[in-house]
Amino acid sequence: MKSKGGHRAPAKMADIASMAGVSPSTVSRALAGSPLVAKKKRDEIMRLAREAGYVVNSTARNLRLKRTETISVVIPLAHEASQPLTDPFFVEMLGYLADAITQRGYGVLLQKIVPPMNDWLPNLVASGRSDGVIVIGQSTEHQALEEVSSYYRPLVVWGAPAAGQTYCTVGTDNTGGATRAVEHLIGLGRQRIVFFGDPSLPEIGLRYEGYLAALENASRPLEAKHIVPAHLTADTAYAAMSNLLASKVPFDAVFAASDLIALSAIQAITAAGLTVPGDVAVVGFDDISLAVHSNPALTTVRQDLERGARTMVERLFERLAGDDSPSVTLPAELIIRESCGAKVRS
Amino acid sequence: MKSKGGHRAPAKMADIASMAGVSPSTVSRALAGSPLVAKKKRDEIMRLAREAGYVVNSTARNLRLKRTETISVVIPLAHEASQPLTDPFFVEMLGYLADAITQRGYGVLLQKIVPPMNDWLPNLVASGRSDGVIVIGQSTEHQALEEVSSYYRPLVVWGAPAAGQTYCTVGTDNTGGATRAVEHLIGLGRQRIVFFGDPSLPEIGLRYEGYLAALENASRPLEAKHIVPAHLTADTAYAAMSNLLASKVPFDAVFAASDLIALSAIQAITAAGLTVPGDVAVVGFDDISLAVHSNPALTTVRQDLERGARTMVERLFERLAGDDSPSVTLPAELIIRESCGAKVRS
DNA sequence: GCTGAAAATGCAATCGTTTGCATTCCTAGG
DNA sequence: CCTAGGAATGCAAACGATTGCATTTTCAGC
Repeated sequence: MKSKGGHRAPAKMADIASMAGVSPSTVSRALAGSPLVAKKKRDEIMRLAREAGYVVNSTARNLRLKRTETISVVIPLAHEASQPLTDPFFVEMLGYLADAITQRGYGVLLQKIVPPMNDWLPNLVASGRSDGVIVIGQSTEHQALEEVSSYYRPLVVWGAPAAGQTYCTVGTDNTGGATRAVEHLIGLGRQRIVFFGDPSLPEIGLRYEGYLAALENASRPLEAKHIVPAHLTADTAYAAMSNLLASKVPFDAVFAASDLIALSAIQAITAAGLTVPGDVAVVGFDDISLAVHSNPALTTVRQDLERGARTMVERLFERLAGDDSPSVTLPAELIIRESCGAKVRS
Repeated sequence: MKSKGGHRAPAKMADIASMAGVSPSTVSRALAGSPLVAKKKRDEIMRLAREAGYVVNSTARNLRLKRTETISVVIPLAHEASQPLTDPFFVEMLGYLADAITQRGYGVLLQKIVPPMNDWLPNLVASGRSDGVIVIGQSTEHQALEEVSSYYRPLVVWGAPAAGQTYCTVGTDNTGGATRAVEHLIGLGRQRIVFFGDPSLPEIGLRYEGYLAALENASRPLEAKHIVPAHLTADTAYAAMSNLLASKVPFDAVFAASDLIALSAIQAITAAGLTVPGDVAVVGFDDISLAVHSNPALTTVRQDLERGARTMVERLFERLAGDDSPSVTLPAELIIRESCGAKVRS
């Protein structure tokens, strides 16, 4: 059915101006609450505008003012095989970011970046669609971030600070959190602890370092460490864990680089006829909301996403105001639940 | 630390024009691939633009073309007491919507609406920040939707179609899904089935009708039905279920209006010393990704959010193109897991 | 009633594109 | 060599707001 052509054109400022018998300049000033226009006339104009349902056209306003009152939130999905935005970590972070940004009266422009990721960041910046950019996770894009940050300040990235990096990151104490998690497993008497994740990603790399540190502190033989380069999707993690199990490499604990792959690991382990935490203890990272509901409930390293999101937005607005705020690392907290079990009897 | 004033101003079209020794008009046409400008010059201009990292300023472009290539996705949170966007249903839907919209080359402008919700929709529409609006859930906003839809066509709402409604909805067969869920409980021998939710919201109202229909089909005495007006947050649902348990009203099954409150109900029931599904069977609605991981895994009525999101976006673009597409109802599917148990021995 | 300064208003330029129309540049045909 | 015609290009006017500056209005003080 074709539309009957409803689409009434929205009023423009000039319309209100002629209704009020003044110039557009005066309407503009009145709506901005400028004391330049007499209070009486100002109120009159505001009333007229409200009654006419007039709202300033923000495209025109943005063009004139050279700002958009919009922040781009970017989710780079280099490693996700599938398109959909399903990773609960992203999605929870997005929610908190939306809150923090909305609170400041800004809009949130959501950007999902999938391979091939060519020039997405410079293009996004140059397009002028937003006043600032928040990137959730470095993914494989460290180089791109580095280049753009050399000339574009209002850019804040969730992730890990790397040596000599110029862009601003906000992130959790990955190394410390990982160390505590692995030390906990060691304290429980676990002997052979697998690191499950791909350390080539910046954040995961730090978690891996924390893992190594814990093993060394405990004078554990280094041969007891294992890396499984598994990208962060549920499917690939399941497959990788199944392979590991099939390979008969002995292990009695898994430190997974994210909750998502920890849960997949648990499924794979259970499917192989082993029990968690009986045969294999599992610890994750993130504390996504699903973690507490899983079966068994997941022991994990908690990242405070709400605080992280708030911090990123604070940093971004500081940078919009001209400050060159530095990177931040937030504390991580070990949350002990069921999936790592109690102390193993020796 | 104050910025050292990096902020290089992005190139504008006139810059490229003078570099190429032509007028801005020609650059504009060249970048648009217009055959009006000779292929050779066109390629030259494109090369120049690429090398200079030039990207068309979309604010200016949007103003001139009177469109934004952006879709607003609105999440009305009338019932959420807390600010954060935590409800997994919204968040999953948002992910799928973002995919479908991005695929068409449009941007996603995220809007969270919290009380007091005055004139948010007409204002959003009049602000011209987006070419169309998708609202996730009617919440309490039926009236506002109805009013705006009389003059603004590109509006699609997730939810339930109401009698005489003029705006376009996409939603699940709430009544049918609910009927099947309750019939399943009845078939399992459950005697007193509580409806857990607030039927005054449009979608929940339809689920309640389905619940009634199932009871009547089974010639169940109507006294066996119970409504608990619980809004859709985890906390209030927990409290409401605890109250119900404390009141000693006898029941052996709960049909919850959403998975979120179903999970809260399970927690409350368990906390009261009863078992699920032993003492009380629980069925939810939505099939959020958490449902399969909960303990016990939740039996629920599945809404196909991916398909729903795709359909909403299709409808919206039809409307942008001038078609006046009607509302759609998608099928619901009963997913049987553990929380409703096996047949009760009589 | 006049003067002058303060208060209120309007003019017009500007933000960076796109595009209808006018103009210029070719080139082929005579 | 001239001209008609098409191809290529540029001019200038939008799009809808904001704001520096000039101008008008107002009104106190004499």
